[in-house]
Amino acid sequence: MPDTTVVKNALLQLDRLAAGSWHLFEPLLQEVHFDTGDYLAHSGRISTAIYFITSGIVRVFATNADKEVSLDFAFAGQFSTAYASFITQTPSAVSLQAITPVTGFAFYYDDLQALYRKDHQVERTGRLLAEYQYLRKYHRELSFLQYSAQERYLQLLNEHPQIVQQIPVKYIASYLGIEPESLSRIRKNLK
Amino acid sequence: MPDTTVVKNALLQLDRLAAGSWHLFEPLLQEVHFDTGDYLAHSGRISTAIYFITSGIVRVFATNADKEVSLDFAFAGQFSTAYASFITQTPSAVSLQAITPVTGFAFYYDDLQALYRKDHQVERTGRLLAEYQYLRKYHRELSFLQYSAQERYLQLLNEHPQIVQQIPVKYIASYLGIEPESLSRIRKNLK
DNA sequence: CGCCGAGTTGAACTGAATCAAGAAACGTGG
DNA sequence: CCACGTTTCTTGATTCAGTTCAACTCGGCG
Repeated sequence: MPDTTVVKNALLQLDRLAAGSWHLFEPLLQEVHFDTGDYLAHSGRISTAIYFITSGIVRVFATNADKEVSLDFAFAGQFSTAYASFITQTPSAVSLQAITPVTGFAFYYDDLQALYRKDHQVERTGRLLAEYQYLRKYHRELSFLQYSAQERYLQLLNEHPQIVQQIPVKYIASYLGIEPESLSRIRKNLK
Repeated sequence: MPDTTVVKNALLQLDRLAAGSWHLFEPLLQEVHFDTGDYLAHSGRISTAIYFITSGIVRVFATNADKEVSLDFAFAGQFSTAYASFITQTPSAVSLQAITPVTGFAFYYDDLQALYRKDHQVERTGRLLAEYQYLRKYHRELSFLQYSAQERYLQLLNEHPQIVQQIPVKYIASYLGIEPESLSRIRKNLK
């Protein structure tokens, strides 16, 4: 039996009252494993799972013509999903890919919806998760509107050092909305 | 007694099941009015209300050093709030300002939280509202990462024509992440 | 050992910012 | 309803941050 404690702790961090409904939630978790390069979600398809990562790194990205942009990264202890597709049940604009071997737990749309209906506390946890996802995007919006590329990089270094330390430069660059060459020059400038 | 039907319809659009809990929700609504230039929320202060706009236009913006950037606009029939501050109950990075005379309804943090606890269906509506707010920010993120200033303007023209038609150029420019001069040239180019 | 993708560096170019000035629109008071 | 001052929008000239294209280095892996 896999150890789901880490998932429980993550939910409690969203809402300490989540403990009361954990017994409903836990049986729905499916242990998953992905090799480097595997896709957890595909653009153009409807995403039916939210993943909780227990080891490895996942990248969320969108492809447009010949360009690819990174929107997010998930590490051990975090949730990762094509959230827009998951909540709307429409085809996703983004893909999720394991950039290292990844282990985690999946829970699925239909299960979660049933639980939302059944249990007020789970619904509450779902609301808090949605609010949390909102906050992440809101901070990014402020960052793009207010700061230069170099300032955004410094902010990233400060607030998400694990991204800078563990993710290839080309992905960090597109996450910041710039080209790898520009990020290389920014880093050189700061030394 | 003010006509709150428009608020009810907006909630039903989020979730048609919301009708069942409308009787809990309605008594909490407070009719509000703001003159042009009035603030509905101040940066640095904790935001305690969500507004539903019944007439007029609200602008959401952040000030940084001497620059001011617009994050959002709300028209009649829409909700408007310093959402990040509202859900975290921490000081807001953004302000809300009426850019025309505004009428609407307010409902307050404590009332809403009490209702979340009391009623599963309201909790559900709160989740759907949070998911909707997420989707708005996500689309904006994709827009910034994938498109040039001109493309973002064309997208705005296409998806939110009322913004282009009714909002001063200087605010639209900062919403797109560019200077008014640049937007002026983009528009000239397109003629 | 040689290949290959990732990262860096250089040079030329470009989209957007900045600074400055003029034109148009707007509100206010006479 | 017009005249005035103020703000907003536009246009032009210049500068600058970031892109593009190309060449070179480095480290991992067959």
